[in-house]
Amino acid sequence: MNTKSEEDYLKCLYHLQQGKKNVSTNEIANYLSMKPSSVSDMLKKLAEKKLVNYLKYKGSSLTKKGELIALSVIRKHRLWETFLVNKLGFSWSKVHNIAEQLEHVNSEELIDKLDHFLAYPQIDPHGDPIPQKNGTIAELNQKLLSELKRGEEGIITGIKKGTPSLLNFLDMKNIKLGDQIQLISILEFDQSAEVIIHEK
Amino acid sequence: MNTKSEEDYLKCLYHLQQGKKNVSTNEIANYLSMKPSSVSDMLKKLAEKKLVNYLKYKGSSLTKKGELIALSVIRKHRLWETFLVNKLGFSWSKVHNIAEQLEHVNSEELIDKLDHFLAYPQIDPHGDPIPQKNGTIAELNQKLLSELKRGEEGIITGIKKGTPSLLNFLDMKNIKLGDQIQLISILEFDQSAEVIIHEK
DNA sequence: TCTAATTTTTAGTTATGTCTAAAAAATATT
DNA sequence: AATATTTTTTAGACATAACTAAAAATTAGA
Repeated sequence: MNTKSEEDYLKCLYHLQQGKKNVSTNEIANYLSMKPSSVSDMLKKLAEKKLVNYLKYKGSSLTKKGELIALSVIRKHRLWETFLVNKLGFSWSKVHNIAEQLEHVNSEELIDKLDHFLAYPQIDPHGDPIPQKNGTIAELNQKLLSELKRGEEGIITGIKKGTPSLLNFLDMKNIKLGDQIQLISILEFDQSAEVIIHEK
Repeated sequence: MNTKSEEDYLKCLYHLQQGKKNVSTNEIANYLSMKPSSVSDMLKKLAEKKLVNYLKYKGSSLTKKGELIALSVIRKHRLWETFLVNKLGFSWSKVHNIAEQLEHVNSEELIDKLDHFLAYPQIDPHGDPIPQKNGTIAELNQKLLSELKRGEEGIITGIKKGTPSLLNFLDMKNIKLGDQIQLISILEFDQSAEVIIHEK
């Protein structure tokens, strides 16, 4: 078994690795709010366990084995978030911290039964895909709002950077996943976007 | 906040303290499968935090503050067990270890919402009372099977010593909480009891 | 009551996972 | 290409929570 700390590193590496070959020690330290020296230590340890490829001064990446563990932690995180929102009635803006704790609870049978109870959901309340038990994960056909052309419209399927204040703002405006959105214009001076949602 | 380890000690103390004034260091060590020296250290620490009354060589007991924390951990444990059995379909014999992990997840709102979701249950799947948010806990009118007289009957409301093998045995025989039980006789040679359940 | 046995505590060690400060390597600048 | 800057690693320290071994206090027995 892996410690909570190890799981946090693997998950972090998974998120930072998207699209690149290697992740730098500083990036990890920054993401986890830790000092680079602590990260070096842990990378060495994870490399010994064959969970990351680590070349001194050259950055690191997940091994296949490490990636599978990262995916299983992300799976647990997103299933618990789905439970918190769909069953307990939490607003999506509040579930992250709780899911950060629940994702480290260790019981395969628990996750299997939770998955069944939730009717095998494919995406979590933030619109992110839930990895399957075998580690496969759906690549969604998502575009950024900033990639839309004037007048184009789409369906909100996820929030790129889900800061608490942004999620709260969206909650307050009653903007949810599945809502239709149309881009009116992007204002030059601050790059903010004017959009139509709920006809407004 | 308290660490998982501290919470385990407080919970242990609560369970061992029933009916007595003080719990000995050895008892705690035995219950938690730890060495007495480790227990001494932790008791000193908990005493500093005003969670236990600790007199060197004289044993220890929970303070009011410590008792409230113990009860909140027990509340979480029993609510999660209820969830695992009633919602996820676990058998009562398998939920203990998982609940041992879930009980340390820290979020008051989570427990409030879970309590609501479960429709404010009063007893858990093993028949033990669930402490309320304010720390009150129902004293049940329970008798031990060995306290019954020949021919007397009652309803099973709990299992005193829920070892995994016993719980499995009861599962196999399809014996559940709420079942009616009648004592036929207690065999002299091994103190085992003959009973009638489901007319058998 | 005095010694023997038991219980409990203290002292010192270990592993985990963080930190700071300094050294070493890699990268950027002139 | 040589030096300056940045990044990363190493070395050593600290807190937590366990351990072993030895000392001290308590309890039991003769």
